[in-house]
Amino acid sequence: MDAFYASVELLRYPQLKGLPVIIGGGRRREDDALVAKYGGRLSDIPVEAFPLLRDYVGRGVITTATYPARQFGVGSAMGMMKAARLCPQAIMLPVDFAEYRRFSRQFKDIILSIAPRMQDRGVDEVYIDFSDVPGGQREGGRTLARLLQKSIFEATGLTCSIGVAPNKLIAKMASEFNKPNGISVVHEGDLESLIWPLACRKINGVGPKADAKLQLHGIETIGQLAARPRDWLIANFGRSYGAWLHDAAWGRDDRPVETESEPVSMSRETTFDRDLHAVHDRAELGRIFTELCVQVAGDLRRKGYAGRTIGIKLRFDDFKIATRDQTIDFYTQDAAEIRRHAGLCLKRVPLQRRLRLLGVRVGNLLPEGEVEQAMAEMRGGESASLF
DNA sequence: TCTGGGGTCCTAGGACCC
DNA sequence: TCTGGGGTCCTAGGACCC
Repeated sequence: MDAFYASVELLRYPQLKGLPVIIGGGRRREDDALVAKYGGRLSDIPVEAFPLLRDYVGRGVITTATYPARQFGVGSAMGMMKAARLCPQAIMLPVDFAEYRRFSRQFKDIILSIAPRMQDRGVDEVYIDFSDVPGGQREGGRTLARLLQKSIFEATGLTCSIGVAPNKLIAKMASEFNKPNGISVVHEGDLESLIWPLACRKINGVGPKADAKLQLHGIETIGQLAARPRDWLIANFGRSYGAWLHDAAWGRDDRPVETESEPVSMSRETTFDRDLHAVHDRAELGRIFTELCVQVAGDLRRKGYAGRTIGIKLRFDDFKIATRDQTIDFYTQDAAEIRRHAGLCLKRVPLQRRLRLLGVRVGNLLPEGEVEQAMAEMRGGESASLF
């Protein structure tokens, strides 16, 4: 989906179309009061009533920027303070995940009704298997891509960009070629002309660390990566990652489109308004800690899961991260139980530095309905192995 | 450039078991 | 007495993604 969060916001506030808008940070505006003041509809709120990025003080990053804002160099994951320097006049809206999830559900349902083999990749992205969709091969997939775009736009008013290719790796890169509202079809034979000129960083799975290391070896483009012998990549990047890099550069990827998956963990974390000290801010920290446990427990219960690995995550004022976890011998979704074990985890971390972030995680998840059987197997494990 | 929140997967060492 | 080989699970950290 193109600039998904921002595009959803523009549906509510069409008066902001064409303006630089960023999503992130800040509290929710008092829409009700503004609506009452300006005549009853969100779309009646005048542009001048929206807060500007230049007036923002606080922590946080941009989650999404509209295309007009991107022209100023503002992009996702950028710190708010830097963004404010680049584009102080940008209008700033707070994130509203509930609303984005609603639209996410909507566009995915439309895709599923047309092409049922779909893999979720977060709120705003999916992989779709065209193979068995009637007409899915017409014009190399372009016809179906157009139908998907049209259906999604008619139902939601949102645009998306689609890459069609023989596998997920190439399709993902292709989807970036023609944004926004674009389609690009990449065939096997286009590897050299369309993929090899791209920077290695464009490969989904090559992040900042791997890219920096590749550059140290003089490897900038995917073509240069493809030119390195497989053995050389394995020697320098490890057996697994090296081989994967080689395959990726040659456009090889045989991962199927996974239509279902079970969650592995659920977590809640929060960055404080100011750095907190374990002793000095004990009460506040304790309150937040308990609240996070209550939230995770709520998530587990709502989604019908229980877990047996409970862990915490700390980010210190120097941005170093520490994690601790503990696996218990039963499955839980209970806030007090989670709080107790998370508390024991916390005791194992040295707490000299101030804390910036605290998180609580429950892993080793199982659907509620399978817990009983799993427990029975755990108890009966030894005697069963005798046979 | 003072840098969110929710995830997944991988690695590597150690405990433990057969 | 100084010594095996295979396997699983747990823990901590880190890379990466949306």
